[in-house]
Amino acid sequence: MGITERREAEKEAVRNKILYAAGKILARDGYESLSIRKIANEIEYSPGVIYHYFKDKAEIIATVVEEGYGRILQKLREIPVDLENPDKSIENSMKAYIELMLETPEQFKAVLLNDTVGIADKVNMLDEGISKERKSIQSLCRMIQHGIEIGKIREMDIELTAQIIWTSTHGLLSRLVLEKRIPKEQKERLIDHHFNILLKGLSK
Amino acid sequence: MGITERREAEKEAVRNKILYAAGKILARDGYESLSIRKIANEIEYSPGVIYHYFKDKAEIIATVVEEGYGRILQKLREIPVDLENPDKSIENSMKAYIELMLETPEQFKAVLLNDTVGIADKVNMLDEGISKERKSIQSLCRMIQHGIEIGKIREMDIELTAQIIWTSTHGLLSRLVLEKRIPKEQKERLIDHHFNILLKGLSK
Amino acid sequence: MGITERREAEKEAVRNKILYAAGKILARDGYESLSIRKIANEIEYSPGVIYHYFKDKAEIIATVVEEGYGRILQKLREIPVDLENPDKSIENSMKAYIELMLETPEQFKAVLLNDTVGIADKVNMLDEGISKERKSIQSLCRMIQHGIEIGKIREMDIELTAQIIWTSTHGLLSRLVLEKRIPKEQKERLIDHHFNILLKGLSK
Amino acid sequence: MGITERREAEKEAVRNKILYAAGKILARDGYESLSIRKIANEIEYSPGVIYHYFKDKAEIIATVVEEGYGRILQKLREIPVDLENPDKSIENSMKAYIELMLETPEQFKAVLLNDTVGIADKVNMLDEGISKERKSIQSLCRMIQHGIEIGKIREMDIELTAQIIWTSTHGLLSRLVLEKRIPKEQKERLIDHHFNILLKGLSK
DNA sequence: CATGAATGAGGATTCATTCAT
DNA sequence: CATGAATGAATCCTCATTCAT
Repeated sequence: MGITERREAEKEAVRNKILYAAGKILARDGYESLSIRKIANEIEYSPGVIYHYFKDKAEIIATVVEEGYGRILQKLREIPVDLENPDKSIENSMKAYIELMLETPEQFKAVLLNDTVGIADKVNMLDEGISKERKSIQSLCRMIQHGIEIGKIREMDIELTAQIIWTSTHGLLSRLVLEKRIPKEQKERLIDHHFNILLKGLSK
Repeated sequence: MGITERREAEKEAVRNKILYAAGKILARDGYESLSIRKIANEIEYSPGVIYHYFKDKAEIIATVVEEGYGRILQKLREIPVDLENPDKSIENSMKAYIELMLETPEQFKAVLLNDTVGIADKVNMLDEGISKERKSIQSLCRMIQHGIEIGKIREMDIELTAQIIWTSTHGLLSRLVLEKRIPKEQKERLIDHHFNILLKGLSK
Repeated sequence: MGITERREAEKEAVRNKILYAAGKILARDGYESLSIRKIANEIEYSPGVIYHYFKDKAEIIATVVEEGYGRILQKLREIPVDLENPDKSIENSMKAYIELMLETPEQFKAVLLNDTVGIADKVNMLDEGISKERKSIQSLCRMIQHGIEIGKIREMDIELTAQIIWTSTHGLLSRLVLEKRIPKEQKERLIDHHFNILLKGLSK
Repeated sequence: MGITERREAEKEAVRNKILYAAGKILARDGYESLSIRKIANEIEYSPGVIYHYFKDKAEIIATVVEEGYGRILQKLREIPVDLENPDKSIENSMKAYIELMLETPEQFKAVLLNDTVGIADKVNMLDEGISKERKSIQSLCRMIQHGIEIGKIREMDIELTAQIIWTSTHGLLSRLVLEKRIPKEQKERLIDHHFNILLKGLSK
């Protein structure tokens, strides 16, 4: 490894430290109490150094969110699709999504309940035509379409349907995250009942 | 009215002023920029006086949220129930809820996307047996039960169903609030499609 | 003295302390190194307290400047005018002005060599019609007019003449302030020669 | 060109880049916002490198000022002198000076309203005997002397007269620079009136 | 009951400068 | 000769809270 490479690597390392620390604080204390000072403290550097790696606080948060959410969506894409049972596939995907999010609830809050300009823009889902941009919605659309084709799902506007599947699941998820004390069994009952109603709602 | 009574009343008056001002700031500037000093400014009292009426900032917010949300639920209860069409009644109630919330999005965010301890507890909906506590859920439950009785809604756990109706609607609503730029037509399409799927999901 | 009065007085006292400290720092270290922290240090209060008395740094500076410059102009107005010799009166006034300024050179710099918006506006002198606003220019104008009337000053646009008397004197003054090491005798020779040329320039 | 020579030349080149960049920032953003990092950014070198060529920030500024002002004076010297009309020559030179300065007001401020030790020393004009050092004053002195000889200017101390011509013009100029909003016509009226009075003040 | 001055900690940023590489 | 990461102090300002009056 040459000198420049090691430099490069070290630089990357600090950058990642910052992002990791930011993510950690986000997860531990929530969005509101994420501060440059706290990050600097966490990584045991001086506050100023952070500005070598990021333009400002917003850029840090944006990066954390983007990478964090990206990682989740990545995992989501890896879920195998069962072409014979598109309705089951939808349920499985969304259930996987719920489980992933419940594992890192603070990230979920930081990303999906966040009202900061520039963050909300990165996870928007309700625009008309969004299915062309968001791969996750795209994938949902494909399942729905396939479901319609093989007669398991009734005929409906595909994108709108994908959006409603997502928003309704998002609603359950966000309450599960915010109402921390729900016992596991109740969680499961709610999730099951959610998909019970949702899939019936999609069916012929 | 005796002296002590007037004292009581005056005390109550200032307390309400504080809550009203806090709610106003919340609705105008959002949760993050609500500060004791701004409240004091708004009511034209000194900052110190606020601590006569409330232990700390958290208590103010908790109270505002509680009362604010209560008012919303109150309005909700005033919506007439059409016993012949419980499914329509459900749709109407929830649509009214959406509209009320879209009118005061900052309050919605402050209340329902808020993760502060003590606030989330006041709007929780997912506990088992919650229908005995929350009148709003109770009312939803009655509609569902009636729907089941007259055969318009399939047989399901009533409370769970009410919770899912609420969480799924909440999911759509929260995204509508956070994704600010959605055009009116798209909003309406989403809302309509949401109830299209939801009601089908409830039906026999 | 009642309680409220003493309160009032104490408040005024701190306010004045702040202004005095600001003036002192301005005079000692110059405009660029005036900071809220330094003021707070100087008055031995915490930095935050300053914001009870002034909206922000700009307001402090504006007040210091206004009061400081105002005091100078006040003194200027107290200089007796010799109606028989308006040219001598002009010289005396402007000489007095020079002397006053040379006593507090840092204030002069802070006020008259300052480029901050909001400060420059308070000492502007070149606008057409300014003689209606600035009493100091007004007074100069009166002397000129009188000089014209009794034939000691040639006929010229009065306001423009006042402005040039002021700018040219200001030019000498500003260099005297910035070139610190000029010996007293040289200073006097320059000042005398300045008025020698200036008054000849005004004469018939 | 040998290696050492090229090295010399390259070194000189970077040095000049730094000075050029500093001048540019000075002229664009003003004195207060000139920072080492901005210079480094501008020349696309690292901040550290600047300290190879200059001891500190002050040295850079001093050099920029010196060279910048020198360039202005250079241009001034190129203005042709009309020996028949030394008074007109004085007016033309000083008017040219005003115009040059009004073209780059930030430089003017940085140089001539600057109170930093080491800068003021480089543009001083008021010392006795300065005409032997400053070519610009020297040139002014020659015109005055010639004017006296041919009877167009009354007999006066030549150097002092040159200094007053310069300070009075400088006074007008500095206010024109600081009072930004003066309309063009008013500017011209002021400048004309300034020379009207000044030249009359010099005449027999 | 009410005041409002005061604190002390914390917020984001920017800076000149140093120094190991 | 040049890098650029790192520092530490400084910038202005806002905040919740306390407490003597």
